[in-house]
Order: sequence, then C-alpha cells, then structure tokens
Amino acid sequence: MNSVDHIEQQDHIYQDKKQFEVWASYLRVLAHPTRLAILDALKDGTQCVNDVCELLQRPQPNLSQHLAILRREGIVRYREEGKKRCYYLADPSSIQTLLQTLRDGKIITSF
Amino acid sequence: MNSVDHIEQQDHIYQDKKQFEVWASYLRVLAHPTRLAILDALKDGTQCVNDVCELLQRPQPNLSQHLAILRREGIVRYREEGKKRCYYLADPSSIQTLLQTLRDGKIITSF
DNA sequence: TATTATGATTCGCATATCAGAATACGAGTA
DNA sequence: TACTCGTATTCTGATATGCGAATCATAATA
Repeated sequence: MNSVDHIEQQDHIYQDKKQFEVWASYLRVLAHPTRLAILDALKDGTQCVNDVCELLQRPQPNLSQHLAILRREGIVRYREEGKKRCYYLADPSSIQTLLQTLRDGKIITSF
Repeated sequence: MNSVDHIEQQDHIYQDKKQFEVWASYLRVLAHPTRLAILDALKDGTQCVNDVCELLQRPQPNLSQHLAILRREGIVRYREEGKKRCYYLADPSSIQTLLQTLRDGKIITSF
C-alpha cells in the first residue's frame, strides 16, 4: 500500500465514522418509548398536541419536549390550525415500515 | 364504555407501553456510532476482538464494553477459537437490512 | 510453573438525557 | 385590551451513558 492509498483509506474510515455518527443520532431519537408512542399515534394521521396528550396519557410539556426532538430530526412536522398545532409524520411510509418491522420482530432477534 | 371495556383499554395501553419500552431499549443499543461500526465490521463475517480493534482504531476495553452491550441484547454472539473470541452477527440478514436501510436513507428523511 | 496473549471487568469521572414544575409565548376571543 | 387556550421553553435535580485507566481472568505456551 503506497502513501496515497493510505491517505484514501484513512479518509474512507473517517467518512464512515461520520456516517455512523449521523445514523446513531437518528436512531437515538427513535430510541425512546414515548417518542415511539408518538410516532405510533401519528401513523394514521394528523393529531394536535392535546390529542396526543390524551392518547398517551402524558403531561403536555413532556410531549412538547419529545415533539421538539422529533421535529429537529425532521421526523415530524406540524401545521397551524387556529390555535392548535397539528403534527404529522414527515415520511409516514418510512415510519410505518419501521413500526411494522419492530412489530414483526424482523430486526429484533431476541424475542 | 362500560368498566370492563375501560379496564381492557387501559390494559391495551399498558401492553403497548411495555412494547414501546422493549423496542426503545433495542434501538438504544443500536444507536451508538461505535456499535454501528462493529456491526458493519461483522457484516461480512466473523472477527475476533483484536481484528475489530484494528479495523475501528479503538482501544480494546472500549470495544469489549460495546460488544458486551450487543451481546446482552442478543445481537452478536461469539465462538471461542484458541485463545481468541470470534464475534459474529446473531442474525446477519437483519443487520444487513438495517445497515442497507440506513445507507439508502429510506428511514432517514432528513438527508 | 511462569509468562504471554487475548479479552473482560471495574472504577471514577464527565457528559447526556429525562421528567416534572414553573413559566413564557402567541393567537384567538370577550 | 384583558383573558384564555394551546403549546413551547427553561430550569433543576436525578439517573443513565460513555470513556479511559487500571486491573482481572484464562487459555496457550515456553
């Protein structure tokens, strides 16, 4: 291996490393029971924050925090309707696939 | 809604809640750059700890910690070969699907 | 048996994450 | 303009997570 190859390989490792960090950040956002429950609640359509509160039986400020985290990652968006904010999945089919995959236990091999 | 329905609905919510917690625990294990890198390193076959160290350029105790976390979740296993421990994916095709999905950006909508 | 190679574990610290409480904000409405 | 409704943000303390350093455990070997 000459020195150019070596540099390229190092660069490749570095690119991968950045890639893994991005993916990990994304997975970390999904890796919370309340946030998964929110995604599940939104899978059949738009819901305002209050509706989500009632569905999940969790306090509003807590849900707002989790919605903000999902928003920052671009996983959910919202529309203003009157004085309500109606949240919806940015990419419903991806999230539905994710939830279905988890349900099927296709990724989760240990149960 | 009578009281039996109410109890059943509560139970349903409770079951879901437990389910989301289990899924979240699993996703949390995946949601770390080093652990994703380990899975990627194992995707084409078995590797002993030292090999993984060299591949990922990370100290051995740190990798052992992450391997233990992946082991506990049932995501990787190992075989003893001489004095080496050779790790492999418990369910290669699931992990390959996961990595491919991340690569394709099919789940990740924000880039 | 002493030594080495290979991994695992423990410890201590720094950082991150989370929940709840309190509060702020902003759009409607009286 | 004051008030209310719906939601967001900030703050604080508790818990969890991640890392490096040191150490331990064990199988192979000299």
